[in-house]
Amino acid sequence: MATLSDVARRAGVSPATASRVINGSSKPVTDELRERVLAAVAELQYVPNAHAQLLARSHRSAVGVIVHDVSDPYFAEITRGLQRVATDQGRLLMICNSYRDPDRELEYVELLRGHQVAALILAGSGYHDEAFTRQLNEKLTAYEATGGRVAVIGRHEHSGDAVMPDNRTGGYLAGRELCALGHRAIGVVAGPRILTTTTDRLAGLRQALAEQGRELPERRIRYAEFDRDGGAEATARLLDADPDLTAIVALNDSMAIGALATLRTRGLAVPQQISVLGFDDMPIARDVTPALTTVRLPLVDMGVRAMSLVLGVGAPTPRVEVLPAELVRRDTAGPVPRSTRATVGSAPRARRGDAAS
Amino acid sequence: MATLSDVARRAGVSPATASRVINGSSKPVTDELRERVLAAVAELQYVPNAHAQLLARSHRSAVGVIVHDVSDPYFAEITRGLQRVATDQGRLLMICNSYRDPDRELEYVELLRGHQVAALILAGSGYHDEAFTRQLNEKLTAYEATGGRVAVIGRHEHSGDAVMPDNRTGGYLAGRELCALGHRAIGVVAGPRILTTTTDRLAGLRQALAEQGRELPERRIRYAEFDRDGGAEATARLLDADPDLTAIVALNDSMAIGALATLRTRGLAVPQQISVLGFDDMPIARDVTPALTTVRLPLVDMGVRAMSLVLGVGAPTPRVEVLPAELVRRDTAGPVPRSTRATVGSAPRARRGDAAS
DNA sequence: TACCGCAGAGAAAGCCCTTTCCCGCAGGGA
DNA sequence: TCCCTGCGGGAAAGGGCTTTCTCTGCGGTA
Repeated sequence: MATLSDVARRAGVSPATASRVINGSSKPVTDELRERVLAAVAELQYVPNAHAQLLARSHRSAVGVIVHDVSDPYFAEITRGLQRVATDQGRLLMICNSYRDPDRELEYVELLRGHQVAALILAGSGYHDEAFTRQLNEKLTAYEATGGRVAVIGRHEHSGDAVMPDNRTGGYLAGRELCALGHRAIGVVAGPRILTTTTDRLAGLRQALAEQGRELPERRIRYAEFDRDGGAEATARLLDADPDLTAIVALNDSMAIGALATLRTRGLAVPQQISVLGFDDMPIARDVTPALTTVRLPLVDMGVRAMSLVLGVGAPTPRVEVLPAELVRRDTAGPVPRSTRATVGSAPRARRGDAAS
Repeated sequence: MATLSDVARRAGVSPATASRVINGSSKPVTDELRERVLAAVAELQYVPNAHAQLLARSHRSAVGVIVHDVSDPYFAEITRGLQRVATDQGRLLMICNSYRDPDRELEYVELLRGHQVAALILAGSGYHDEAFTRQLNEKLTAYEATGGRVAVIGRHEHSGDAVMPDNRTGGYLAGRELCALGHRAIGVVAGPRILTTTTDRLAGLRQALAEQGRELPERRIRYAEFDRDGGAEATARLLDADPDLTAIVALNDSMAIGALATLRTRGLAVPQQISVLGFDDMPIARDVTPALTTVRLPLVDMGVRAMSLVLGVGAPTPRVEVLPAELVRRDTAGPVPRSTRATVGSAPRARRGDAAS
């Protein structure tokens, strides 16, 4: 691999001059030498060793990002926002997938620190796990102590800059919509209960029901992986236990799509027999049939904000930006079916199989 | 930021010893010193500078990957395969999105070379662009000359290791299926014509039609972006020009989903009035309604193979692995509608609007 | 003519680590 | 007693680059 001194030797100049030409330094170099250096670079196909450069330079430029999985549309959208700002500022992004494994998350913080990133963005749900949270905070604090900037997306027990989707209000909107449509037997297909995202969305849902003097019993909730298959499976379990459900809230769109698949398999018409609500409004939501009624989160914008926070000037007080959730009405949520409405308040009548409620 | 010598000083040992302890060197260190070093590391929250390590060590470990867009399901699946093997081997992946921009692709080759990756994987379609291809090959050759390994996924005019999805046969299978179902008025929603993926799939399609003594005129093809919106738009244009189409082949699943959206908007029933075929079999294909009939490519496996090639021992002759395509019959392709079948061979009768054919 | 200042180039000091080489010492064999 | 061996540790040489500092030679001023 050709090095800078190879280039310098070939051009008949010192490494210092070669470096200046290659990096467009402000120090003037005569045109003749410049030409010679450039020629040598081309001939040798020279590419500077990025690690040596990073070592020699003082300022760090790359930004580290930890997401659960970039190929999950939720994070893909956020990442798009992050990228947009980063590219504008000429920053390189290092993106790591934690696959929702706390240990891996911790490791990646170290790794990125080791790679001398200028800033760190945690773009995943927080965990209800004190030991983990403490460890994470220790590492982040240590990192910040050395001048690193940190921002989190979502609720973490971290006391720095943060952008927070309003999950709770989102859950509330979903609940209110379903109540307005007359649903009473509402099942929830939830993500892992250890995630703050799950619990926040649930809390909002509960609040909406509470306003109607009702509650959401645990038996109407099934926790599963936050993906399509998790949603399909949780929906099946929910239906097995409680065939009289008239609505299902999935705590993200991937799960909602899984739910739709299960309902299709079981021959339940959406929304005529049963309504489905998603969450996030990922791009595919409008393309499933029927198109998914869901709660929109400004995902791209969340990424934009987080990156801006971290690359902007540091504020003395940590900044927390809450981004609003919004209900998007499409075709999967409808009024409660007539047959069921008639039985509201009386003993539930099983539509098929045994009622387990 | 704490450095190794900080640790060494605090532990009262030399940097050499500290390094040995931290890296688990084979050289023995007494337990006492080991303890002291470890304690110092913990107290200082020391993390080795990855760039310094890479500079000091001789062997390069990371692998560079250039894809069009990780968040596109096609590449997400391939990446999953790449990751699997890389993780097994303890390799770090650097993934770059070129967004189908040849210049960016070239830049990323340089960038990754600068980052001293041990190998490079190009996981996107090739381009029909001689100037670009030449430049790319120059860069790759230069890289290989310095000991780097290269593998491409898809057809590139690069003479090294490659894994090739059998796009042509895939196109052929799609065409044959449609012919078997009696379709004659077949429209194609194609990706950018500059991509080899597009032309290969088209070629297969043409071959299938040719076997029936028919051909695929250019006016039945619309080229657009290889994504959902491209598919939607191309389908609209196709339908405007030729309302009598009984089948549409989309050259990837994202476009097929866009096509489905347009057809839904126009009130055309799939597959009763018009059939749709996709390509790739990305995960979402089974979740749209009706479920997408498509040509499956072993995407994950393609990633696995490519990474194995590049991390395995170098073979004297470049290895090319062709991975087979396979038709997956679901619900979007059906027999030609009766009304249309009756008019085959005679002057086409417009079903709605003006026939432009 | 003597001196100053400055432009343009090079020498060399890091940046932080790994690893080879070397040294001192203790134990064992002759 | 002397020498050799082997072990645990440190000194120091890179690895490839940037950047400060230093030097040379030239044109311009007093």
